[in-house]
Amino acid sequence: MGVGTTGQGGRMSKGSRRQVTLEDVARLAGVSASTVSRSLSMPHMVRASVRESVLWAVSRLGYVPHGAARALARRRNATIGVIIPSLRFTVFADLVESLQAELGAAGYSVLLGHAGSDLRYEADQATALLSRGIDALVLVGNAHDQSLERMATNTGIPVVTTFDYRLDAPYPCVGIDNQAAGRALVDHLLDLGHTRIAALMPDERFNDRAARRLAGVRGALADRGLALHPQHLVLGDGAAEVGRAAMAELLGREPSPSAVVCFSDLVAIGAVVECRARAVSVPGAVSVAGFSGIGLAELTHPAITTVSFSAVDIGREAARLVLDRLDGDGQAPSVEVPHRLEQRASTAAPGP
Amino acid sequence: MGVGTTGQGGRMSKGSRRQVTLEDVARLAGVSASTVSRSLSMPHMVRASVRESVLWAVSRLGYVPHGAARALARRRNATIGVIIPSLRFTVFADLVESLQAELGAAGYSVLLGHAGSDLRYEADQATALLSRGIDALVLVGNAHDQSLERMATNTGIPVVTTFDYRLDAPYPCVGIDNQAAGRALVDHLLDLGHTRIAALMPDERFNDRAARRLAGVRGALADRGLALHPQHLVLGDGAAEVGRAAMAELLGREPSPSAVVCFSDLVAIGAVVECRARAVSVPGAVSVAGFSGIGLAELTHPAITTVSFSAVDIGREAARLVLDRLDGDGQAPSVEVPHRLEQRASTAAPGP
DNA sequence: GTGCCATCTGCAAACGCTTGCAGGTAGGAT
DNA sequence: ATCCTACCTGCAAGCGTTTGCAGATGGCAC
Repeated sequence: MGVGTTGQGGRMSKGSRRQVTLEDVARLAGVSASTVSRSLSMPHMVRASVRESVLWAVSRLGYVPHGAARALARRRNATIGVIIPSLRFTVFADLVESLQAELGAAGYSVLLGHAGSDLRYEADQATALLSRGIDALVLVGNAHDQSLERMATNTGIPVVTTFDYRLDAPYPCVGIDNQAAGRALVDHLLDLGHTRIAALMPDERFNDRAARRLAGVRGALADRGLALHPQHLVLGDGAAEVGRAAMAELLGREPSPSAVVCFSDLVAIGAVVECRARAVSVPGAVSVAGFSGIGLAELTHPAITTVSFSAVDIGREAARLVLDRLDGDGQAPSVEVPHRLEQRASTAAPGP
Repeated sequence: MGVGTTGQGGRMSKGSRRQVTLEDVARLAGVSASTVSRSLSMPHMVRASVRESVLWAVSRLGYVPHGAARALARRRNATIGVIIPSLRFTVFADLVESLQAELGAAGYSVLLGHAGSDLRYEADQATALLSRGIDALVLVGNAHDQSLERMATNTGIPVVTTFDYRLDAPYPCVGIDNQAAGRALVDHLLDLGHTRIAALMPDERFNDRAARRLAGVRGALADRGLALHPQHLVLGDGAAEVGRAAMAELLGREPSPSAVVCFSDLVAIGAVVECRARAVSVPGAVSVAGFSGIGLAELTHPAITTVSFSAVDIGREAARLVLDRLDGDGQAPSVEVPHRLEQRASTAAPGP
């Protein structure tokens, strides 16, 4: 490129004008590059008058520090990697937004990766982020690909996991007790008198939160001498359309359930919609419960019983943990975020 | 630091084991650093046998390239900045996810910033991303703070805007024609026979998409000799709860509207919920229309009439534009993403 | 006027990777 | 056997900042 005759030695193509460097600012301000650097990141180390003229030069030139160079010299990227299954799920969007706010306030940026529900793909994303340069990694759940774990220990960067709190977690984590939450939901239904309880959930092999919830569901049933009928377990990921389809499937099965727990509110909403479409009364003919407590679950008709918790809180606490590992003493413990059963209109005692 | 007596010269604190470098790999593979570098990024330039032993050394050492160093040397970050109002809005989450997928496939990562609805804050985020090192910037809408625009031209990085297509856009853009969309929605209501039409929308001063839609609304009304009654304009940002509140407000006003257009589907959902709570029939007593075509709008009862478009398409096209500016010939033109009026059950001819 | 101290400032060496250039090697043609 | 030509590989010079160290500067006490 650049065969032109334009002198000056300057590039012309594609807006790649040479970037303004510390050196340029230094020259204009009549000081050395080190002084400029210090004026910007350790202001107290330079005399006020000098600092002032440096600042003037900076703004005159529109100088913007070069992040990569800074990261290289400082051996710190000021960037946190966050890998989530998908932004389409409100809870993860909330997590990211919350993380971003907290970390941003502490001077860190968020580099985002999407993993779908495939641990293998998650590991790939992690590699990408790692080689892009991150100081810490935030993940969802406690089940991860071996290669990811190895990478994490190799590079020695802190990892924090979210949404699943458990004592034996491999990394510091912040989340809810999914097992207890699953149990609470089913206990509620059992207390209402249900015995034929079904579950609409993601494949537990790819989703350790779902696995824990399912364990809670089974546990609660077992405690009353009941069990989850094989016909009562329908797999499906967290979209409303999926909830509809899964509910349709379920309604055609024998024995027919009197209550359905969904591991996501959107799925529950879809399930309710399907019921209405088939003139199956909720909660008259079948009770439906959701999970996560997204705002919408409260507005539907009927309002949906759910286990609610705050993804925003999870994000905030996760950010705290990350910052503790990075700038603190690294001792901050995992935190359990509370969940609460929200009894609403979509669940009731089973009909006769 | 490190006053300890542990030999080896190795650091011990906080997992900051010295990072494995190209040099280390080179030594183990018995070649020079350049060869390792080339083996990894220009494989065809190195003999297969050599490459193989390099790769072996790489995996043995668990070498991960240092992004900052690479970015510094290459003068390219392989990172794209994306600033959106908030992830809480489905459309923006879809945008980000789509962008991330497309850009990721091309080897770029996404650095995320949230701007709320404040242009000033957006500019701050842009500064942060810029100094973190990005090769291009994706924004929402075509109205931005002057300082942001100055920064963009100064640094010369490509900017692509989304969600608002217009011929006079300052940067290449991809989005819908918001004015036409607003007009289409109101024309639909006018065709049904409505004359008292209200709008629930964000403050147009902070949201140029809303401003354009409003222009469309006013235009459509004017064409039929009508106008938006001042009492019929209620401000409120895009959450369902806000829609409820705004609808409550609106129902108390005189003259009472016979139809309400909401500039977001969630707001429309909230509005419908509020109507039900007050036993105001939709569409019997009042028609309600939404905007964006999120999946949920189809599942509510009644299903909500809306102008739908694909945020995923916008993301994909925006990614194309970015890549064109970065790796292509930079000639790819702005693209208008189509919108479509989805007539559903929430709108009907006004009652007597 | 001299000497000492406290503050500031500049020098230069990293940080880890890329890449133009030149040298080396091996294989084929003569 | 010799020379030429590809094809590989290594050297070393950056890329823009940070930061330990030492030198410079100025103020103050004597």
